Amino acid sequence: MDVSTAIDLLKRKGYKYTDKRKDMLQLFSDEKRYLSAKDVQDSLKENYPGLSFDTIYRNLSTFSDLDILEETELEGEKKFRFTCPTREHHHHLICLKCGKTKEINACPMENVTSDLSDFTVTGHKFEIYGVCQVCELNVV
Amino acid sequence: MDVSTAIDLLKRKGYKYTDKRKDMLQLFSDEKRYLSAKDVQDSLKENYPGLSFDTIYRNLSTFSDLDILEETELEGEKKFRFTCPTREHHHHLICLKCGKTKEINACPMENVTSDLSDFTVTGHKFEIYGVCQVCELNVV
DNA sequence: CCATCTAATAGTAACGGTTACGATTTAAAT
DNA sequence: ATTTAAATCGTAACCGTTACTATTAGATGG
Repeated sequence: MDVSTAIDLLKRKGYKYTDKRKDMLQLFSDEKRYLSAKDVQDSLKENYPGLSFDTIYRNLSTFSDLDILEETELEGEKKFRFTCPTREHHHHLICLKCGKTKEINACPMENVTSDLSDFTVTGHKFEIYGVCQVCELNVV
Repeated sequence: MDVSTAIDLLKRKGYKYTDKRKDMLQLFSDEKRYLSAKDVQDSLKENYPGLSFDTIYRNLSTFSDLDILEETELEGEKKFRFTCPTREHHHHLICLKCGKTKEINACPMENVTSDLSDFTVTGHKFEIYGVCQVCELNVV
């Protein structure tokens, strides 16, 4: 997934091209880490001082629906990142300070031997949390 | 962990005995599943019509700090359950409708072969989500 | 048993992240 | 250029959670 692919996909699905959408996508493409709605607002406020949360959340939600972004929830806040190049199912090691991620090879579902048959399984979540080296040094 | 052990622990830590605390603990002991603050309010509102969220959240947080309750966050909402009898580290299969859980044997961290050394790992989360048989039948 | 001290609580306001709404603007099709 | 529907802004509403003040109520020690 890259910015122009994402824009093509949007167009194909009937969404319009706007500079704000392009710049949001470019931001995620550049950062390659989990960002919050607030992060997006902060990053784009120079070019779009009045950018509203309605716009941000609506676009984030659209992008996520189209699998342009991956979504998770950390510490009560929604976070989004550009969909990883690895097309296959994968999990993440996540820096809780900056949202930087590292892909984890294994999926734990493969090793589950417990009987799950009395539930209809709809999904799972496996995330490892930590602090990356850069954030470790930048003690606040 | 049971109600009287929990109450002893509270006393030992300098917390006072109140009927509200006992009844909250009894609720979790009876239900053995993930409950939200709202669930607690609903369950106790007959006996304590004016039970305030301040009280509920403060007690939930205290119980969680003392490992009387296990805590997680599902769909943007904090959920608590009585600490499982299994003292060891474990994970859960969780019904997203009623909070019922089933313990999962394996911890995925044991099978991670990726190099994690460029992060200081502080924690991880592995949860399997689904719908239990009872909720599957009680279609709303 | 009472006085005292401190924790616990109710009622309610504040808070932070998210969603929703009406009016307006704008992309893009004709 | 005109038209139409999507996108956006500004803002209010919403929801779960936290915080504040005044009041109530366990616990302790005389």
